[in-house]
Amino acid sequence: MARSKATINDVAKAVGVHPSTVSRVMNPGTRHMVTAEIAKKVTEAARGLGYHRNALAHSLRTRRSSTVGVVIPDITNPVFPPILRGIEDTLAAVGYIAIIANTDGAPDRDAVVLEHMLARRVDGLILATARRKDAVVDRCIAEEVPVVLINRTTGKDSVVPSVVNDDVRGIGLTVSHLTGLGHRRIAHVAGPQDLSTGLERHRGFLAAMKAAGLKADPALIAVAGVYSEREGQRALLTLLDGKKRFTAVVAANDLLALGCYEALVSRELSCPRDMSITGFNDMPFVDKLNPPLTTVRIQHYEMGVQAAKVLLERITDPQARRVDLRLEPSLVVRGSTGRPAS
Amino acid sequence: MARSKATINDVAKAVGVHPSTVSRVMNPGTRHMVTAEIAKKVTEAARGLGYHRNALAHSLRTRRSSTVGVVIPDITNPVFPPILRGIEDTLAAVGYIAIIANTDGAPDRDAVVLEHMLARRVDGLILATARRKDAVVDRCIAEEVPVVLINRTTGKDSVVPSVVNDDVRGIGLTVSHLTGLGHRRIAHVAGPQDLSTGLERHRGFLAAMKAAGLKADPALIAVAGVYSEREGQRALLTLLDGKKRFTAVVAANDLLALGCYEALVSRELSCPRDMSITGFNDMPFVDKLNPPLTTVRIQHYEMGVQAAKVLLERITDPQARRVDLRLEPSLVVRGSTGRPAS
DNA sequence: TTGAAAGCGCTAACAT
DNA sequence: ATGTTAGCGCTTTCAA
Repeated sequence: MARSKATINDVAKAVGVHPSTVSRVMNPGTRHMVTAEIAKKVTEAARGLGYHRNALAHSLRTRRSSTVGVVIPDITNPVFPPILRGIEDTLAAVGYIAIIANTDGAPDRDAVVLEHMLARRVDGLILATARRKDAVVDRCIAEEVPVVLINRTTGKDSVVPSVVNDDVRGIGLTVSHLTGLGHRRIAHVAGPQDLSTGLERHRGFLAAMKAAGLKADPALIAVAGVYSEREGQRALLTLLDGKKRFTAVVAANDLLALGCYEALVSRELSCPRDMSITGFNDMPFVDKLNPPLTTVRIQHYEMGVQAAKVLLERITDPQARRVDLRLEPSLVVRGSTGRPAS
Repeated sequence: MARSKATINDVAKAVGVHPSTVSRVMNPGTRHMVTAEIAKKVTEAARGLGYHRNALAHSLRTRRSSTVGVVIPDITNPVFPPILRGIEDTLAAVGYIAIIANTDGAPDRDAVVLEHMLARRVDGLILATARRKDAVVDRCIAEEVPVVLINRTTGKDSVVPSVVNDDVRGIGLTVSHLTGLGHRRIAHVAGPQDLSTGLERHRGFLAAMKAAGLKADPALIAVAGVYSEREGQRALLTLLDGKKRFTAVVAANDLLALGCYEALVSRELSCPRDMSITGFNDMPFVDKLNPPLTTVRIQHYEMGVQAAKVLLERITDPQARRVDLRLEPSLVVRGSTGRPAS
């Protein structure tokens, strides 16, 4: 029964028409050029033979692969699945698919992956791996491949469209929340400063403190080298070992906040009694932590949706005006924040 | 500067040789057919022109797309990212890529997705969506597309290779652990019985109870319709409302176990003092729960690796003997299990 | 060892 | 409205 691979020619022969007629029928945009009667016969023959268009040949001929490349650091990082889902749902709706590559943040993997995607003639790329100075982005510009940056951006003067969370605002929400509870001495466990998220959240922290009429003491800021529980723990321990006292800590993401929990445990401090903690991202299950984590919720899925839309637009019209979407975050107040001990 | 799309012809012209010679150089398998000297000249010209092979044309000609389709229910379910990572790492090592589709377990989405993947001429498929009777699987067999089932299987008499966790053994570990702690009356919150995981874990529970010399009381088994926190909660509440008392509950997965936590809270019961609970999967962060969840760890990443390997083997040699890999689970004992209250 | 020619399956002028 | 023709970029016989 393995008639497996019926082609347009087989269908044409079966109906007794020319292959191009079949092509016209199979193609929504040209179907109107053909008699309804013949179209029906073709469609039926196609079904009968189990015909399915060879997307490879189609793409080769039309120079559109209906494929976009998505480059992320690591799919096991829980922020990415919802983003990817948003991307894939949006692409699938218009017959596009995504091919995904994990780079683990290694710039050399980056380059390899990019070449591979270019070889596959992706129509565009969504990059979640952008560093503030990024060779891959430059390469894409040179190759004139439509690109959208997601989650992170490169330098602010970029010509590349981006869809990111409003990190400055997000951190602002945590700081207002804490000052509202009465906190005055607030520490910050910052993320990597070579990533836009780490930098923006740091900036946002400084700005928010200033806006609240507080001074952000440099001695109360510790920078994590990577976003990890370990680094969060290390950072908070460093702060706790310092001379300055504080009653709350704003972590640059949930993983760092988790590390802060650990640090408190090892010092026999209780959260939120002795110390309030906030995270960023609202990862799955942080509502189940002990205590449940107060954190900033990001529109991950929506971020993916918007990025895909912007990219599709750019693919359709390369001249399209660049957009920089900044999605609105929201604060989710849970048990890890409370009034400071007087 | 947009020389964007150099072809094999451009390179040939630049060097003054025939396109087929360039092809031979670019292809590892045929490089030996050409003089080292010319090969070098070609390679240099190729680099100079920024040439990269058009994978589409290559695939069309060779009838190998070096692409495999991966069909999963939902990438935001935390068991899948590590599986996908295992698949992608393994495929990437041999120049293959994965295209992923989410079906949300909807059989009609299934069919659409499959056609789309066949149209893209995937060399093979990895299916994580198999129901016990599965039309997609049948279709693949008919189309003679290599397939591997992962995580779940269809009926046991399948002709399709599979890579799954040993669920019977996994549940056995939890039951032994509980009986070892002194539990005698153990309940089971079972998963959906139309999925192999739900069924196997249920069977495993019955077998393990029997092996321990205990009888599995039907009144102490509640079946969840889907794997969700809600259903877990509902199921345990049903059991708690029954007449039979019990001191421990074996949930068919972590999500269900989470629901059990909720159920206990609403009845003001304490875990593990009043009730021990076990999960299945060892999802991220269940070690941070209150109490940390005792659960069965599955080799997710390895599952992906093995599935990809089996599939690649089948692609290379369609006659390859069918294998059914059954990966070894392990028990992770944490705080949600303890001795029963006397 | 290299070149010539044909064709993978499809679509897009152009002709009828 | 349909057929003819050519070719997307590559590989692979076959010949030289």
